Amino acid sequence: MVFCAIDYPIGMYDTLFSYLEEKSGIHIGAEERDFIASKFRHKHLRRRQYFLQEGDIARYTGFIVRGAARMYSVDEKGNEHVVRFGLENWWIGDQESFYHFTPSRYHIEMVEDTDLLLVSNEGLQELQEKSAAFDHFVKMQNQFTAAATQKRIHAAISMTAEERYEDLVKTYPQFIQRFPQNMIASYLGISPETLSRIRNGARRR
Amino acid sequence: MVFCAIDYPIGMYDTLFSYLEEKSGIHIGAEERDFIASKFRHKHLRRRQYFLQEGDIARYTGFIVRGAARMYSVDEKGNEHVVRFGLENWWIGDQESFYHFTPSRYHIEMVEDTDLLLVSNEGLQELQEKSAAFDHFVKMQNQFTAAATQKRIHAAISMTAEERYEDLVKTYPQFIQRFPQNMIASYLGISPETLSRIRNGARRR
DNA sequence: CGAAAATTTGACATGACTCAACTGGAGTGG
DNA sequence: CCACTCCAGTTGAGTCATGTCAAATTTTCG
Repeated sequence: MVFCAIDYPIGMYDTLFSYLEEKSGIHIGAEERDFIASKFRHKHLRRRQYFLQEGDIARYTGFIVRGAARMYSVDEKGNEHVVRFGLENWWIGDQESFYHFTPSRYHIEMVEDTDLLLVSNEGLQELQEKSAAFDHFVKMQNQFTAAATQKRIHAAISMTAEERYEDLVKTYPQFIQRFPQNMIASYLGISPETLSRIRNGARRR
Repeated sequence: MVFCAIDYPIGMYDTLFSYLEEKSGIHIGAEERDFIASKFRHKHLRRRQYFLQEGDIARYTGFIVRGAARMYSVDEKGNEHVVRFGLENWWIGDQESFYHFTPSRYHIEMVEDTDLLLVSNEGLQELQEKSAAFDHFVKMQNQFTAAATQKRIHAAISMTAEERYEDLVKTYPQFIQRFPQNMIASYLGISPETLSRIRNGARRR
């Protein structure tokens, strides 16, 4: 018999808490845990299901407990361009739409069956105001993201397709394992054919 | 007679304050102003002078009161790649080095004579802890930056050189006016020759 | 198993780069 | 004030990387 008012598997939130503690470097007590958990809600999405579609307003930002997702845009010619990937312990969502309540330019689709913890804009604000650990965590997160995107810009403007691929293999080997090759190509900004040739050329050497 | 312990032209800080008020949407009182000002120090740099060089640790982040700067990296072949530009009311600095105390991979050079307001890592932390306006402002700033860099990544991987140039002209016309063409080319990730051809081709149409 | 999607391969087209030569200003020193 | 240099920008020619289109092959998944 269990005194648990919340109808979700405990493991889901444990993933979030250990992640928060690790990233913020601050221990989170039982009470704070309850508070944090109360601001999130659980959502399960299957492969191919969408968390967000172009034109939607991103009401929630999601923490990925298990699974994989991609965020992409579609240009006038109908080509898809992967802007970000998301895996376990990553956040996924269109920040711009989420913070400014504007229609999103992006789609977010699950690439595997995925468990998400969702938090609304108001929820996130409350969390930052009332939980020092959470506030600190969000700041760290933003710094990390800023550094990573800066690096990606640098890669995009200064490296050849092959160099970019090698760099991705080194930096995010998980991506290569979890996402199909055409999505990797799109993420790198090259055609699937070119990526195929790069991989085969590289193998031979 | 004036009770002013600080030996700087008032105008410098006024630029910062009106910027902070506008961005944070919060009014800043006299006392808070003094506190904020006390955490910054003024620095003037001439055209061609450096704010940061590769290998340095970025002890300060700078707010540009007047002037223009570029942040760039140098690859193994000795080619320069402009990662960011900075103009009035922009912040300039290597965030990664600034927050993690790691040697920077970038150079920051003034493109015009420039007035900067510098703040250290500790100074910034104090400001965020003690000034609600400042804290809110930094958060807004990070969101804005994240959205902008995301957009730039998208541009780099999905658009042709010409489209990227047209996009830049629309989004940041100031850049075209204030930075020489070879730096613009570097920012766009194309050769100066290609940019020259794009411009002349476009003019003809 | 069978349909649909992903990947590979080939042939060809093209955008962008490199190298080199030329042009035109901006700055400098005689 | 002119001659000279230096650097940014332009232009041309040739090359290379990458894209496009089409077909063949393999993998995935219902």
